[in-house]
Amino acid sequence: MGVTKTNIFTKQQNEIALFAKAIGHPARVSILQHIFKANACICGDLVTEIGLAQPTISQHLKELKQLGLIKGTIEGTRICYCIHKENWAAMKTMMTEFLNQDLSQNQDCC
Amino acid sequence: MGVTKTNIFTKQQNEIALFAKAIGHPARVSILQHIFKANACICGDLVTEIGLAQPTISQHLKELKQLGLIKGTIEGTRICYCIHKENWAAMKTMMTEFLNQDLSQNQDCC
DNA sequence: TTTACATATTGCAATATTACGATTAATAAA
DNA sequence: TTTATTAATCGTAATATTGCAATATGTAAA
Repeated sequence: MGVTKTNIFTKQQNEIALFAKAIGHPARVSILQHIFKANACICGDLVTEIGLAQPTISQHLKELKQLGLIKGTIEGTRICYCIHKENWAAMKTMMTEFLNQDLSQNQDCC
Repeated sequence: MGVTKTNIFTKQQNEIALFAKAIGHPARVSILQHIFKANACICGDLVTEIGLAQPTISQHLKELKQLGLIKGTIEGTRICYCIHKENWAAMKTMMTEFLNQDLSQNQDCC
């Protein structure tokens, strides 16, 4: 019915899924890459660089912020976004652990 | 309008997003973990173990298979699923590269 | 062949997501 | 204060996703 049954899964499974979902849209992948590349923080340049409308970018930024992957500070009329390093590192650890589940032990039965 | 504008993003950005989206649901996280853990391949045990209806599990398996992360072979009346090692490794490389974008160079401006 | 079992497919309801125009809010400059 | 600039929020339309009951399909056993 369109609603995920989070209660039947572990906290870890739900967290992995939430982080993955955040990266599960090319606009958010692009936003994160831009912020990483800029070294300094970006603001509404994203709208020009990516080519989506301002409300759309703003909405994607909000999602990333709510998940804690980025943070924003007001700088005059602009807002400066950057990676939330600690949270990014935590997410990376969690995802990497999931991606690195040992394959070598598994017999190829198919 | 509910439809992602894939054309304005790079192939790489779209692929990262597709892989992440596949992991972006706790049921699929759980399915993948079960298949990894089983060492041998599992089939409809997933329905019992996870607690979602059979058509729902079947649908999630289909998505994972279409993306190439798992493969299934017929074994009598059952179907045996296991990880598609090569594709999983390729996905892992792509995701890890994204997750490891260098943070150290970035000044914390926020 | 009939029966039983396992899985896929279909159809549908409920909800979530994506995108954007219009508007609002907040600050800076004139 | 007025105006310009920037970004958030609201409202809404289009589409996607999740979940399951009902059904179909395909194989094995009786």
